[in-house]
Amino acid sequence: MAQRFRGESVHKVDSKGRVSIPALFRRVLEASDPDWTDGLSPNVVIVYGGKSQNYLEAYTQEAIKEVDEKIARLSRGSKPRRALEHLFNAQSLPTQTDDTGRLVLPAKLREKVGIKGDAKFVAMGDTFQIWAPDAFEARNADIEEWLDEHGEDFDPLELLEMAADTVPVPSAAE
Amino acid sequence: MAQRFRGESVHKVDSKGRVSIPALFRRVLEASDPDWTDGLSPNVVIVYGGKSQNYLEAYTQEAIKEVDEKIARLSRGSKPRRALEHLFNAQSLPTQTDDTGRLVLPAKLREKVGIKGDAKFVAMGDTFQIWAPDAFEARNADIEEWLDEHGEDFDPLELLEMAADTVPVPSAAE
DNA sequence: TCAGTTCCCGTAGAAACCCATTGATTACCA
DNA sequence: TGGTAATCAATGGGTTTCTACGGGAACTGA
Repeated sequence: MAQRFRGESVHKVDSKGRVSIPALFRRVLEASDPDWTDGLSPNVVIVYGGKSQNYLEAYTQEAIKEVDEKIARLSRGSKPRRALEHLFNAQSLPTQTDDTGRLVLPAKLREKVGIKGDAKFVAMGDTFQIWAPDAFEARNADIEEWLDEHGEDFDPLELLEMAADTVPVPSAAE
Repeated sequence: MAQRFRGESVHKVDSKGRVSIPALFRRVLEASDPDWTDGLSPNVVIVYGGKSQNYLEAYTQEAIKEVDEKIARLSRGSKPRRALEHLFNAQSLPTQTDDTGRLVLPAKLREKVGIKGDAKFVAMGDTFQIWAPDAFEARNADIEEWLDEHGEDFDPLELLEMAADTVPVPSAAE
């Protein structure tokens, strides 16, 4: 995994559905697109998912390739494979930024996730998410609450240690 | 595999059985047809299959070539080979788009899969499917239901991790 | 002859492209 | 070291191009 997305910010969505991508995110998209060279617009895949998903998830070329390869390893016709193919191949939109670094979100997608005048960009490692600001607040409150349940003096860093205990999957000869 | 199909959309089918192919799909068809050059109409193979198949599956030139080659590796006269030959050679229709990027679906095919006024196009990696919208909804409900069975806050991404654990299939000398 | 094709042409709306403005940040320079 | 220029990010708007779609006329093959 090359560069990672980091940070969050809010941008205006104009009447044509155009939104500026945070400049830092653009750099990552460019670096993660093998076809990209200076002056071009990097490719992005926007996954909008099924009924219950109320945000958009943007994948770099590298990230979506990794997903594709994982899907390809599942046996053809199996339930998990079909579900994932549907989610990532069908319920997604391949696109690229324009020359000023904006994405165009079609009306359909904006309606699906409730984006009106503003869109919230949130980094998620090798992808980033696009939310309607109020929907994000709600989800966020959810997480804070979950953290609170762990008690007063719980340090989130403990979660990191949990991750370290997990048996690492032997990477498939990369 | 060159370019992959991605996305889904619904298009009108007119009285002559003509349907516009999503523009993005056209680009993939063109890129995957070795005979195609600018200005020409790319070739497609529509597999309609047996009784139980209620959708059409469209193959690029590259994709159908791959299928043909796999079939050719099976021993002549064997049951599996005969079945596959029947499915892909007999129950299929080689065709191409017209100059405005439409396919013509003969009345027979439309009746077989129940397509009336609209057709739903769904990307499936190196092929795409054409459904009657209501039939697709039914199939789709099936998948969503299956996902729901995994419990409230199941994240489909966990399925991807299942894929990662799978022993990678040694790719057939590609 | 007559249904099903194929070819040609026409069009509204959407999407892509090009250009312009503002404000913030950084580079430069005497 | 204060001032000015250059740069870039975020945003807005107009214009052209393309897509999706419809209809008529010619064609074709049993």
